[in-house]
Amino acid sequence: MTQDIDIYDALRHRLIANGFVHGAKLKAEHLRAEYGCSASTIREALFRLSIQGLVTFQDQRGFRVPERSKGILAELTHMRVLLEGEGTVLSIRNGGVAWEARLTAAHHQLSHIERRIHAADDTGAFEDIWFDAEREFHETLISACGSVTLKDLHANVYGRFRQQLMVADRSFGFISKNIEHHQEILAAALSGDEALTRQKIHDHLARHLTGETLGEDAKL
Amino acid sequence: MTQDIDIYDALRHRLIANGFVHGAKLKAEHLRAEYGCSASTIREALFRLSIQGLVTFQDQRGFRVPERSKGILAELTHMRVLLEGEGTVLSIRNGGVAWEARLTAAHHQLSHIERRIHAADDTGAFEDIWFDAEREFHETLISACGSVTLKDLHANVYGRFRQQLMVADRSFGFISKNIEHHQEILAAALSGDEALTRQKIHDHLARHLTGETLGEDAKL
DNA sequence: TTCACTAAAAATTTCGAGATTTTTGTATAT
DNA sequence: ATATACAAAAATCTCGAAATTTTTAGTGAA
Repeated sequence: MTQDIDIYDALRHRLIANGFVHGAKLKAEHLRAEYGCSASTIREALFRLSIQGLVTFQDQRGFRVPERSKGILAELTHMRVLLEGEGTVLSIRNGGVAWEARLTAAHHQLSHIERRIHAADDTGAFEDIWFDAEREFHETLISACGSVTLKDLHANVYGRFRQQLMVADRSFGFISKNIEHHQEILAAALSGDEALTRQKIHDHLARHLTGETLGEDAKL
Repeated sequence: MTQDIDIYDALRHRLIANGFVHGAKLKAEHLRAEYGCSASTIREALFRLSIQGLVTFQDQRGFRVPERSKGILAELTHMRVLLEGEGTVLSIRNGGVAWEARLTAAHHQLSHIERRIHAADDTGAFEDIWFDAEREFHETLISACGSVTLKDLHANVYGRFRQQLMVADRSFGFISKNIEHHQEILAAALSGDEALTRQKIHDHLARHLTGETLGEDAKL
């Protein structure tokens, strides 16, 4: 296994887990020491991450951690509603029983975790597995849409959306409503009601749609 | 000016102008000789192009020119309909007179070129300026949507769409219909009729939607 | 033939040093 | 004080060689 894969994954995880200051420059020469490799290798990893949209690149001025703001989160949410709505509707039409089975399974897994979180005192340990299960559910929604392009765009948007989530959002205060939301999305999708499914996906994400252009971090 | 910018632009133009075999590997060591620089510089340029989606990158197996197929073109068209429809509707709501003026100007420019092409015998010389004018018109449509994210996604999709166009599509046999289409999109947008605008954008792009992979696109 | 294994070739990736560009800091003039 | 110009520092980008990995070609066994 290449060392670069490790560095790519390490940087990726840190970027999504908000282990960098938002808007900060990512200087290859500095990160080099921290990760024990050459600056070029860091540079490579950063290019790959910028393909995923997790870092931004500008000619002659290097890489940066994307800014975080309510406005950006709202924009990404808007794109999620658009892409997940479209992808799910197409999955309803093309997915057949196999897709319904996969979706039901993904929901079962997610709802199991969400109920455990709902009952737990310390939610910190669930963070990673919940994120994975939630991602799996939403990816399964669009998995039978028949468009690689749509799925790729969604993966990009979803990753950046995740990156924008505030720490406050990770305390699972919303989990009770989320259990309902996911249940309703599943039911709507299985019923074949396209308009209702779009609506439920929108409602699920709606709390992120109320963005001003500037967030809590007042940057420069 | 850096040499890399030249190489980036050169490769970009060649990729969009279909100067490579689709699906072919892009080997830095080979392109190096052709462009008179080191393999690393080529590699850099290819990473930047993969951010734009104009080349694909896979770990440990380098870069490739995206495959070309009716199915991929249909998928990209579908995304254009979705993103341009949404962006234009938002522009109608938020753009105001300034946006209407910019859109009218962009359309005037485009329609001037299209009428010249329609009248001309040799259309080859118009290719580049038409592509630029058409891009400008469609970017102006969504320019007042208020979402950087939407515009970035659209730029990515639009570039790949352009890359997918067959040479046959460049003989401007469609130009007569296109003049009408653009006129109708403009009129619908200026009238403020959101549903009609979406419809006209869809109709304009519909001839690319007949791929084998994807069925009818999902309607709101 | 077909499959598995190995060796050689070719391609990708890493590396650090040097070249270029941007950024920062300081002095000077308005 | 604000702005401009210049020099120093720091960062980005380029390069070619070396290390690693993948791909190709060839050999032998079932």
